[in-house]
Amino acid sequence: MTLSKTMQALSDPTRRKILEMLKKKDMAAGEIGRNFNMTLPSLSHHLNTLKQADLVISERSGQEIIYSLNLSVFEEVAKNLIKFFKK
Amino acid sequence: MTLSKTMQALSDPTRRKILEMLKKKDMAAGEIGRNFNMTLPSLSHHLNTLKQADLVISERSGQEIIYSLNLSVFEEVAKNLIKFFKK
DNA sequence: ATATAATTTAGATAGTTGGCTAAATATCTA
DNA sequence: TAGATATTTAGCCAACTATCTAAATTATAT
Repeated sequence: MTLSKTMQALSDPTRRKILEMLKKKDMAAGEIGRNFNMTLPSLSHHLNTLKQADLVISERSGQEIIYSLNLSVFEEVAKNLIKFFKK
Repeated sequence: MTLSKTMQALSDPTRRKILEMLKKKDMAAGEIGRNFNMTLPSLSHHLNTLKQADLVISERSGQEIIYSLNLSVFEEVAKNLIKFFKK
């Protein structure tokens, strides 16, 4: 987990919105996609970026692939950011 | 102040290092530049990005232009981030 | 085995970013 | 006013990003 990758991932509004959704509940890629005006391949690319940044994890369940927050990393990032912003 | 702009600004290691330096003390552009292996125009571009994101402010003092943290925004960003990361 | 559904991968393209050099601007000093 | 110093602006280029369409992959159902 590098802060650069995390920040880069967080710099896109679509990706932040995805994370906000996953805070509420785990979701399949298609279900996430329905909330955006964007093709599924584009959405999939964003999901991959979030995965590369370790912010989310994914698991296949039948035909679907369920995405969820990677809570431990999410918390670690929060701590780093708070430290960074502490004057 | 938009979170996107802020995150985007923070996604670059050079810019984060500049902010870390400015946490310690206000500095002129050239002085900041001496800490990086990069031309001054490139550095100036990063400073401008930070300024556009409202993370720093600049003020001329004679021949120099002194950069400093925009503390109020810095604090506001911290709050937003904490809120974002609160599950 | 075939068709359907969910998702990802591949390949193309337009736009953005981060670096450079050269030129311009602003200030100070002689 | 001329020269030196500090910084920014302009213009260029290579690398990266976000999007798309089309094709491939994986799993379920008939």
